[in-house]
Amino acid sequence: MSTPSKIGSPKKISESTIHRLSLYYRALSLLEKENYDTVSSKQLAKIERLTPAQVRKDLSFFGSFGTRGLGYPVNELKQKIATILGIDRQWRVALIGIGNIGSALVSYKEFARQGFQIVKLFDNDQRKIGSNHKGIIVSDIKNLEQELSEASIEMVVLTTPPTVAQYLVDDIVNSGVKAILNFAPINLKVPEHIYLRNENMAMELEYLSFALTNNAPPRRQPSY
Amino acid sequence: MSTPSKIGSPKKISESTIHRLSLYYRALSLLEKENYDTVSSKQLAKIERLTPAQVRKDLSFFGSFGTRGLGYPVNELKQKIATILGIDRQWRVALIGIGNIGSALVSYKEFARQGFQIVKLFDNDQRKIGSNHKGIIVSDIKNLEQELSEASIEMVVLTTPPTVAQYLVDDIVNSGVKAILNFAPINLKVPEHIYLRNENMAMELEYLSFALTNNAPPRRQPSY
DNA sequence: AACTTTATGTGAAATGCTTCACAAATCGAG
DNA sequence: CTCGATTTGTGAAGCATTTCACATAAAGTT
Repeated sequence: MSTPSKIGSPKKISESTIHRLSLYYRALSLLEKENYDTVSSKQLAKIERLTPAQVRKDLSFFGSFGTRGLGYPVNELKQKIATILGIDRQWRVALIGIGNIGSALVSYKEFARQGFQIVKLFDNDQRKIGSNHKGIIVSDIKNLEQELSEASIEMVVLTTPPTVAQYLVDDIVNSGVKAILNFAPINLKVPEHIYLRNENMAMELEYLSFALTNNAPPRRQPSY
Repeated sequence: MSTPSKIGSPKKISESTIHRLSLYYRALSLLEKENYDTVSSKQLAKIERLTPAQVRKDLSFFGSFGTRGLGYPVNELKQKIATILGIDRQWRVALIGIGNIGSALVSYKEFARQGFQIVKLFDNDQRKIGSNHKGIIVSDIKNLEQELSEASIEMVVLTTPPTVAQYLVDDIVNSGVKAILNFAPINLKVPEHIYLRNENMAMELEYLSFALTNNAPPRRQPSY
C-alpha cells in the first residue's frame, strides 16, 4: 500500500532482518540464473528454510514489492534488495594482516561478487611487504593511515593476530574509514560513530560442540 | 541456590546464550592469563560489551557459579563453561575442500585452541590429492564415507564450492558424522538428526554496507 | 559482632521478534 | 465478466529475550 517514501528505512530494522535480506538476495540470484520470472514468499522461504510470513514481513519493512496472487518479480526484487543493502555499487576495501585467513580472503569470490573490492593489503612483516597477492602489492602497516586515506578506503577487514588489532584502530579511524570487519578474537574498542562487526569462525564450531554434547533440540533454522 | 542436577540443561537455552558463553570463555581465558582470581558480572560484561544482567542471567541457566559480594572464580568458571560447551575435550574434525578458505582453516589457531583437531583433509582435485598440509595428506573425496568413518570423524567443515557441497552430504551423513559447519553459500539439505551451522563471511560485510548506506542507528552490541 | 559495601540470582516487567490469520488484490479459466 | 484460486501485506496475538529491581548473601571494616 503506502510505500515508505525513502528506502533508507526510518523504522528500526532488526539485525536478523538484514541478515535474511542477504539470504533472499542469494536465493534470488539463483532463481534468476534458472530463469524464474516470479517467486512466491512460500518458495523463497523454502529455499532458505524460513517461513513465508517471515519473508513477507521482512520485505514489507522496505516497501510493497509483490503482486497479490502472483508473487515477487525475481529480477526486480533482487535489484531492490541490492539497493537496500547497498551492494548495488562497488565498495573499496582494504585487508590488514596477510596471514592464513587474510590471504584466503583476498581470493574469496563471494566478496567480489557482492561488490566488495579489495584494493589494498597491509602487513607489518618485512617478508610480506612488497609481495604480490592477486595483483595487489602488500604495503607496510607503518603508513596505514595515509595510504588508507589516499586510496579512499571505506571499509577495512582486519585479519591480524588479536594482540595487534587494537593498536591499528586509531590509524584506521583517523584515515576516514567508517566500517571494520574484525576477524581477531577480541572485542575492539572503537569510537561510537564507527560500524564494527565481528566474525569468529570458531564460534559456530563451539555451537556444534554444545549441541552434540547436550543433545540440543533437533534442529532449528539458522540464527537469521 | 538449587543447581540444576545435570549441566546438560533441561530447559531450552537460546542460541544467543550459547554464543555468549563462547565470549565469556574467551574473556575468562584472558583474565586467567592476567592472573585474576575473581571477576564480577560487571567486568565480564564490559570486556564483551554486554550488560551485567545479561551475563548473570546467561550463567544462571546452568547453575550458580558466583559468590555474592565477590563475583565469579575465574578459573573455575572458565572450566565450567568449557564443560557446558563441550570444549573440555578434543573433537575429531575433517575438512573438505582445500581451496583458499580450506587451506587457511587448516592452520587456524582458534580451532586448535578450543579442542577442534583437524585430522583429515579431502579434495576432488588430483593436483591436491596426496599433498601435505600441516602434516596431513589430502585424501580423495571418492572414499569420503569410508575414510570419515574409519577415522572416527565427529564433525566436518565444508569449504567446497557451493555446487559440490550438496552432493557430499549423503556420504558425510552415512559415515556417522553428526555435525556440519558449512562455508558454502547455499542452504544444505540434511536429515533432521544432523546439526548444521552455516558460516557466510560476506554476510557481515553486507551488514556493514547496509549500515553505511542507511546510516543505521549508531551502534549496538554484536548480535550475541 | 554489627554495619557497610559489594555483587549474585531471579521473578516480573519491558521490549523485541515471529507467527497467525484474514482482508484485499490480482490472475486465469470459462 | 464473474468466479475460484492464489498470494500479498499487515494488524494483532503469541513467544522469546533482555532488562529491571530487589531480596539475599558474602566480605571487609571498625
